[in-house]
Amino acid sequence: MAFQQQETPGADVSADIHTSSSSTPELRYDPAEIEARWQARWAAHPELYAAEPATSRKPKYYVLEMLPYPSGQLHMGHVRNYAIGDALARYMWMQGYNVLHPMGWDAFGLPAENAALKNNTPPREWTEKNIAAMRVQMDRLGLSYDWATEVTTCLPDYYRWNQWFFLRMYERGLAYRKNSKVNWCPECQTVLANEQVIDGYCWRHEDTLVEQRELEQWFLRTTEYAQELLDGLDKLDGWPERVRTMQRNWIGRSEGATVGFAIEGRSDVVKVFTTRIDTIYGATSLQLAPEHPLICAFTEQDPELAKQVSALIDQQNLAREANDVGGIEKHGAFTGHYAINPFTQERVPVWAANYVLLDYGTGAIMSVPAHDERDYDFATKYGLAIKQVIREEAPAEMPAALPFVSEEGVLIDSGEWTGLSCAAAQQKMTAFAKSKGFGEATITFRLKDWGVSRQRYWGTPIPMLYCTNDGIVPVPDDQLPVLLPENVEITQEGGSPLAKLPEFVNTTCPKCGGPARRETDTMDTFVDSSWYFYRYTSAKDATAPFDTAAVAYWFPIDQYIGGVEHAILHLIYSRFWTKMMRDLGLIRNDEPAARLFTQGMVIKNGAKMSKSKGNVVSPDEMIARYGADAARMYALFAAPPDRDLDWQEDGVAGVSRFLSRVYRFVMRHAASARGASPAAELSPAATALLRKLHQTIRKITQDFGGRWHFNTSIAAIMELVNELTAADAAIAEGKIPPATVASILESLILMLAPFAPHLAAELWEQIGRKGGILRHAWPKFDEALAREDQIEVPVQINGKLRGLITVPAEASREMLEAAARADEKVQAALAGKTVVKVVVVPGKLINFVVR
RNA sequence: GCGAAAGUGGCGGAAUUGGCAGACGCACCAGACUUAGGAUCUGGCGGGGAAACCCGUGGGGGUUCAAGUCCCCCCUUUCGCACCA
Repeated sequence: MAFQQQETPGADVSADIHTSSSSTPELRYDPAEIEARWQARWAAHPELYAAEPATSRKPKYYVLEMLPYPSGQLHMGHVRNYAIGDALARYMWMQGYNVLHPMGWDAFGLPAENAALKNNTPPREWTEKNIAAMRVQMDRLGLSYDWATEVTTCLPDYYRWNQWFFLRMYERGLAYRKNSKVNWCPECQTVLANEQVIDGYCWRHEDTLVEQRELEQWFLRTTEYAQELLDGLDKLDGWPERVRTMQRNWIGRSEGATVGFAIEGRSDVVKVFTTRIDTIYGATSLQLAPEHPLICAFTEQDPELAKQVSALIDQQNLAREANDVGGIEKHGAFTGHYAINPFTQERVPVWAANYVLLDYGTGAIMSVPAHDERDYDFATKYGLAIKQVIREEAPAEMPAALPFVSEEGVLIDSGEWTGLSCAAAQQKMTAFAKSKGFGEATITFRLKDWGVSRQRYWGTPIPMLYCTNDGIVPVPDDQLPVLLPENVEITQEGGSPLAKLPEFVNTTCPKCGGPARRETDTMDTFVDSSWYFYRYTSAKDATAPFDTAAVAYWFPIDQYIGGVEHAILHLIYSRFWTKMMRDLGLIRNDEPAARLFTQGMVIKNGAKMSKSKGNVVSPDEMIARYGADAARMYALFAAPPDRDLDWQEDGVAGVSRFLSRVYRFVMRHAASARGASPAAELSPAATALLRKLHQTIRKITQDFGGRWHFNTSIAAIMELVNELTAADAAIAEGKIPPATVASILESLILMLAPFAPHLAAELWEQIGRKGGILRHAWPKFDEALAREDQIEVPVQINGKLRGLITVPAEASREMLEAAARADEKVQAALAGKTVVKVVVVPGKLINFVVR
């Protein structure tokens, strides 16, 4: 098979480069020339970066970087992301793995429509142009993607499977339709995703407040998997703790009980959710969300109340728009109605309150001012009763001021439950409520179902029909894909243009053959990115979303790399999608990615690079000035990959200088290395160089396997090169055997390969290596060669450095102490003092404790 | 308010287990060289001091022969979440 060959075919290196004799002036490192030449060679041999099929016996390694939105321009965040992934992929190839390293395009989304409006270009044309431009940029970076598996989410080949999955979910009740509130930008005339609402304002119109609108929407039942999504986090130990915590908070599991309060004089029962049923004897009012159905019923009969409640709703909306729901000033309105506490039979007033959320729990709470800070604030403000029902076991410790929120107490004034601990009371009172039929144990999640309808054009059509006879009817599988019509006029009026296309909207019902209308909403683009990485394993499959055998081989993803900004949305949706597909019987893995790495942001002048701040650095410009190798290597060198990176152009220049030094050094000695024969005996200078070499190999190998601190890996290579160039004259004079030089050059170039692939490929040939470097084995380090025989050991007196002694690495405690005492400086410092204690740590230090 | 991460020279950052603080790079300074190049090479570069030495990892305490690293308290920054009942 083509991709298994070791030779790099099509070698056509221009001859003028390495035929220059040593008398000619020193060659200059010309990254533009080298990189263009190698990129052309790689482009001619795409099989170099192709994975072997899933039948391969080799251990597999799936390295994945998050796919970009084709905006038309790579930014430095991309460069950093891809530099990390590319280094890893190349390293794993060199370690002998079968590597899958794919790339694709998250190609649906609003920017294409905006661009269409602005430039009068069809979204597809704009998107395709951008993909082409970014592809060129990626190639100029020398990234090792297997383009045969490219996935573009806006192609019918791909999005038809979005529709297919949607139908499968519909069949299982995982996709459903309901009325719901959505973000609406009056300027765009469209629904916005939550992430497109920035501090209450539209992301496109910075001074347009987003409104809430009620619309019929399609939802995916992510809550079905809430518990599993939560439990799964415990097993994802290859994910950053930070991301796991964020997801746990987002899922927001809360254990408690629902309790029904009957409304006096009516047949209604208000259900409240509480985590503290043990405090129910202290409940002195009910607080309902202003949009609670019961409040709506009350306001219909009470215009004065309606006015007050509508003010509460306004306050909530304002707070939501200002993105400060937490900071809202508490207000409420007494409804004039009372409810009966099912435990005490007491009458409690029913209020509407602006701090109660309709969409969490039951949208209603029992207010226990003595034991909840919020309820306390509210009760004091409106003069509601405060009744304490829990006492701490050590009453002396009890704070004088309410609220007293502890859960470490005993119930008081709570009827038959008095004297129980809070924990015991919670259990027993819940059981009691259940036995009496007015309550039950409830687990509430903050996670909500995923609203996937978008009133936009550039997305996957939702494959549903509305028939006057049959109601909601799914599009049959054999009619997929429901193609997104093209040549559509996109206007400022907003809403989906699909609704204005009779030829799209009007169709026939597959059930009754009568007239039916198509759903004109499209799917959220997060649907596209929820499973794209499965498609990479069999991107051209026309009969299924992916080949299950290929997925079984490649999954889970061994290493997923991307920005932490996707910690919640994309990474929860993907996990949900994986579990859903598993339950369809398509895959066996429970989680998409075994390991996740979240890289830091790219910063310039103290702020995240962004157009609005005007501190964007263009990758093209960096490549033009310093070369792709320098730009990539700088992205890895300037900071550990998980931390924010401060982009400093002088730093790129520094890396470029380093690569230039490597180039010139290797070129100076390439000729002699080419004809080298093994050396009989090594000089001390040669041994020292070999030692440094093996220490460097060890360090970088460990960095790849461990902390991924490529900044120190690259620093180690720089140290090695510093030692090598210092030995330049010795090498030229033949004091270092050519065979040693050859093996040092070889390892040096191999170590550079993951970070500076163009230069490494070039130098690899320059030292006479014929086979491609990409699949050449990573150098092995020899512990014996890496070991120092003489080491410098610090000598301290009372913990302060007073001298350095050079001793054999294996020196015993006695030898160390003797050597230390023999040292002039130490002797001087010890003179006239009494040594109370000597601490000797072999290989580390000696410390004399003196008086 | 809650949670997480971080705070080290002029700057980016080193210092897996407590053991020479400042690797590597940038900037800067001095010198060499000249095929004046976005050069290159050599040396210097935490602060104070002539030196011996002293002081230095956000601040204050502590443990230890020894603390950037461990413990306690506090400050600052960044990022999440935020009336979640």
